Amino acid sequence: MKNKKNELTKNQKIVLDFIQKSNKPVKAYSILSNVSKKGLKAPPQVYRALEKLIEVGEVHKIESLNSFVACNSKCIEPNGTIFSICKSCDQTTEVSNADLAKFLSDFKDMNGTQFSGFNLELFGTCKSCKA
Amino acid sequence: MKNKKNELTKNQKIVLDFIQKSNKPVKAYSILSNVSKKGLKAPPQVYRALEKLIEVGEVHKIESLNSFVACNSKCIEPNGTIFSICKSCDQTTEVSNADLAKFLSDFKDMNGTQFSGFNLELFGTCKSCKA
DNA sequence: AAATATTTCGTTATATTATAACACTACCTT
DNA sequence: AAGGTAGTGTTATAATATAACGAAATATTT
Ligand SMILES: [Zn+2]
Ligand SMILES: [Zn+2]
Ligand SMILES: [Zn+2]
Ligand SMILES: [Zn+2]
Repeated sequence: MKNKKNELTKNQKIVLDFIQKSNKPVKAYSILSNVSKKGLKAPPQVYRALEKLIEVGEVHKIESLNSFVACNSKCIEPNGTIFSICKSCDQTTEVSNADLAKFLSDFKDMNGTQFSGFNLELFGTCKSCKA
Repeated sequence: MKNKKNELTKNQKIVLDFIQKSNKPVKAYSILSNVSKKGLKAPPQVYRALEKLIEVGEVHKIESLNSFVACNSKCIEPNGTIFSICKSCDQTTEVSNADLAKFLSDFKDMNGTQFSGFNLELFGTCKSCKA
C-alpha cells in the first residue's frame, strides 16, 4: 500500500490550481514565476509537482510546446491523449472523440501487437485566429 | 521561384548523413559532437541544418524525445507523422499504415473543420526489449 | 506512542536543449 | 555588376530540465 491519504500536497495543489486557471498551455518557468509568491522558488519544486500531477492524470504535457495543461477530465483512454493545437496562438484543447480514441487504442503494429499508450497532436487554426 | 539548384548544402548533408546512419533517434548535441570533426562546431550550425532538413521532409523531430530521425521515405501524408516508440530503449520507427494515416488526415473537429497536420506517437515495447 | 520507512521539501548547482545577433560568404536572378 | 536570398561561422545567452543532498513531514510498523 502506498498512500492511505491519497491527496495532493500543498505544492501540487498550487501548481495544479494555476494550470487550471490558465486558458492555454503553460510553461514550467511561467508556472514558477506565477506561483513564486506562494512559496515555490526553484524549478525542482515545480517540476516535481508536475511529475506527480502528470502521473495521477490531472495534467498533460504538450510535447510540441514544452507546456502543460490541465486534463479536461474527459480523457477517454487512460493511456492515450489527443490534443488540438492552434499553430498560430498555441491555444490547445483536449479532444474527446470516442471513435478516434478507440481507433488509436485498438491500433496494432505489423506484428499484431497493441501499443500501451499514445499521444496525438492535431494542428490547425483556432476559431479566433481564423477571424 | 526559390532555389533553382534544389540541393542540400554541405552542412545539411553532413547532418543528414549522420542521422541516417543512426538506428535510433539522435539528439542535437549528439549530432554536434559526432560531426565536429567535419567542421560543425557550434549548436546553431546543427540546428539550422535540422530546421532545413525538417522543412524539406528528410528529417522528423520526435517531440517526446527531443530527438531527430531520418524519414523512412514512406511518409504517407505530407503533413502528418506517425511513430512507434519503445518506452524502454527509445528505438523508434516511422509507421506507415494507410488506414491510420487516412483516418487521421480525414479527422475533423467538432465544427467539421479539418486539421492541417498531425503528429502521432505510439508507445510500446520493442521486440528486443521484450525478449 | 516510538521506531522505521517513505515521500516530499527547500536549496544549490548544473545539465540539456535551443535561439539571438552579427558580420560575412556563396550563389542565383536580373 | 547589382541586388536579393539563403547559408555560414562565431559568440553569447535564453529556455528547459535534472542531480544531489540534507531536513522536514507523513505514513506504516512495532
Ligand atoms: Zn486528459
Ligand atoms: Zn489560435
Ligand atoms: Zn517520414
Ligand atoms: Zn526497446
